[in-house]
Amino acid sequence: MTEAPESLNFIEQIIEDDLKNELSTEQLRFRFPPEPNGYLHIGHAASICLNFGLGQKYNAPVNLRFDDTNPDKEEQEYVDAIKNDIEWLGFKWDTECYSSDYFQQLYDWAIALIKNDKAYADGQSSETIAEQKGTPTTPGVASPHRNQSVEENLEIFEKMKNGEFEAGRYVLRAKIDMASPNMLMRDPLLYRIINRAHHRTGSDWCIYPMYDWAHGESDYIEQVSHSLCTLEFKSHRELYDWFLDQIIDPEKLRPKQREFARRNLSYTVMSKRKLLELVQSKTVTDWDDPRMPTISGLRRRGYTPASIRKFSDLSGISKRDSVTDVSLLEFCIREDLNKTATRVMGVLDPVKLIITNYPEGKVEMLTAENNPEAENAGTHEIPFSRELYIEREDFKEEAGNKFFRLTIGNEVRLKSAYIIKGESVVQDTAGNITEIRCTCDLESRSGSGTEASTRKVKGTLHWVSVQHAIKAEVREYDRLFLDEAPDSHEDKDFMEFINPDSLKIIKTAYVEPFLQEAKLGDKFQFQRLGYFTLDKDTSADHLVFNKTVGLKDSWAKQKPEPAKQQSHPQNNQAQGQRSAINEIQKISKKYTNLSGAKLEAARADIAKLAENVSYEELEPLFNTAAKKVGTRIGVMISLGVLLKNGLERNAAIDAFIAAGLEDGNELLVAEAKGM
RNA sequence: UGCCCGAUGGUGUAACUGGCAACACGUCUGGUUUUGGUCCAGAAGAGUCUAGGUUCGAGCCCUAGUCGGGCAACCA
Repeated sequence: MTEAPESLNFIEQIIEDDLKNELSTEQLRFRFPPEPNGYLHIGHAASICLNFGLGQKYNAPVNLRFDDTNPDKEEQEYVDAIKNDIEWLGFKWDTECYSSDYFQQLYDWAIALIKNDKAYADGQSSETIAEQKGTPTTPGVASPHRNQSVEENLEIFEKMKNGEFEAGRYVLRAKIDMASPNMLMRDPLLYRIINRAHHRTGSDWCIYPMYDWAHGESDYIEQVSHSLCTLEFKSHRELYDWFLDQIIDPEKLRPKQREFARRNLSYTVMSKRKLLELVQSKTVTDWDDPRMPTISGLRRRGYTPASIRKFSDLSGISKRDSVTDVSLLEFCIREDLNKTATRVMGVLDPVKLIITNYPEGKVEMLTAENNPEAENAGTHEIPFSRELYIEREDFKEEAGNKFFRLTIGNEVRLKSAYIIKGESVVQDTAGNITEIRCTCDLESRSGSGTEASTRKVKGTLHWVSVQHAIKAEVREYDRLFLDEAPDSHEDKDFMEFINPDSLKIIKTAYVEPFLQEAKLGDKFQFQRLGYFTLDKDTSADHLVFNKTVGLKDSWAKQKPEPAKQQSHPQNNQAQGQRSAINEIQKISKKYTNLSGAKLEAARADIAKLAENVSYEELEPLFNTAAKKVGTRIGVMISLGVLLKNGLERNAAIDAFIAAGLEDGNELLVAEAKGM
């Protein structure tokens, strides 16, 4: 099983390397360190799956540590939500920790720093301190407090802790290097005064440690071996290490910070600030709005933990910024739900269908498979009668033979029921179809085993019986933004790209009676439509379904009508309008792989295309690298055509031909000789 | 202007650490199918940002450049 050389991501590489050197497997420990100031989103899922996945892979503990050092922003509500989301994703943490648990230890270490003349209290305003920091290209200047005596620093810090100052009066700073090229090393803040109750420590403290001071030391206290964070913390690593140097006991494990790229998803935003803006501006209903990329939003939308884990797995881990296409997420949820969701029928845009030769008043209970993908999923019954609802879109009076659905005079199958044939329509005064009349082949009932029942017909429709149907509300969602990367535009605010049609509410859809029993969290496939889940807004007499994702629909692509925004319009265009010179380059690339007739054909194609190429287009390609022989040959052939058509020789041309004659490739030499 | 990252098909990642650029999604074609789904078979699409260099051999190593990202919160 371990036969195939499994490929490791760069984090796993680092761990493997450490394991080969000084570290033992037992020492491995990870942590997921959220700040409880917002809800978790799909980007966090990457970090969660990475850390907890590593824990599972190496059988190592993973702590859940709340980075709660700023009582201005953090709340218990978020702590609870975060824990809930992680558990829902299917992960178990070893110890639930809080940075605030270490406030005393952090304070004691700060005292030690002061005593070692490595920290000082600064009484300047935040503006002054910022000014003194300098800029990335100019060094900072020292604070006048930088060389205060240890005693004075100790005294001020003591008073800070005792609440003798108003907020902002003093800060404690590390004494490092005001000229460092790394701005973070220019005497960073360790503590600030915040007169506000903390969600866990209450009013015990009025000084709170900054992230950099708290984070690495918390890792050290917990003996975390690998502290993994996102790339924007890369430059914090130097400070992380400096702080560790000040307090480390060489007998103990030294945590290592490593950084990976955060994950972006197309057509959405991922920062907590922006998600909060969506909530506060009422663009969405709440953090768990099914359009939100939050874990809670995805859950409500109908995503499963397995699908999100799979998505993280497939997305991989790296150090370059990227935007993963939502289509991958959608693939993951379809794949999971296809195997597990119960098949049912529901009609979202109903039109009445009357089966004229089916007895009035008769009701048959038909049998429907719960899931053709799962052997033992069983069946359930569906009532069938003379009057049904079908999808308005599934009928056209007349259509071409690419239309597999119901038309006048054509036969289709009603899923799990009979084969019917369209006969006529009833219209209202405005010409809208109010009723479709059809006849049914009474011998063709599904599963009856008759010859008629196994007849092949081109299409199959879903339906519900009018008198048995249950009304339900259905909510369909589309991407929240119209732009692939809404927050990547310098000149435009992400809110400008909001998709006005991201929510479509269908007040009265009709679903089969089986769904009366649906429970919160149940997953269904409404056949031919997509995957749906019951929403929490459901009440006893009012079912509400969220559409998780539609089925893949290759029919929708056939229809020219929906001018839906294409994912990569500019690229498609570029490919569509490939110029002759580009075409030549493309053919040339693989020229040296060809032989015989294919080679001849390629040469002829290039020569033909060259008729439409100007010298101005061709000349830059004379510089093509020697190793790209194919391209040079293509250029040589094209040049031959241009010369034949009367192009005058010049120095650049002569040099290119001469270089061709010198080349090691026979084909190129032959072309050059022919000049 | 300084420092630090990064660059491989449309997208996201691989390439056993210098040896025929692979996988997944997406796209297209055909087959199966009582879901225009699933499943099956196949195809197209990348000389690995550019230019040099080292090497028998470079996506990988070296040099220079280009482009993209990050860094000057009493946020994390």
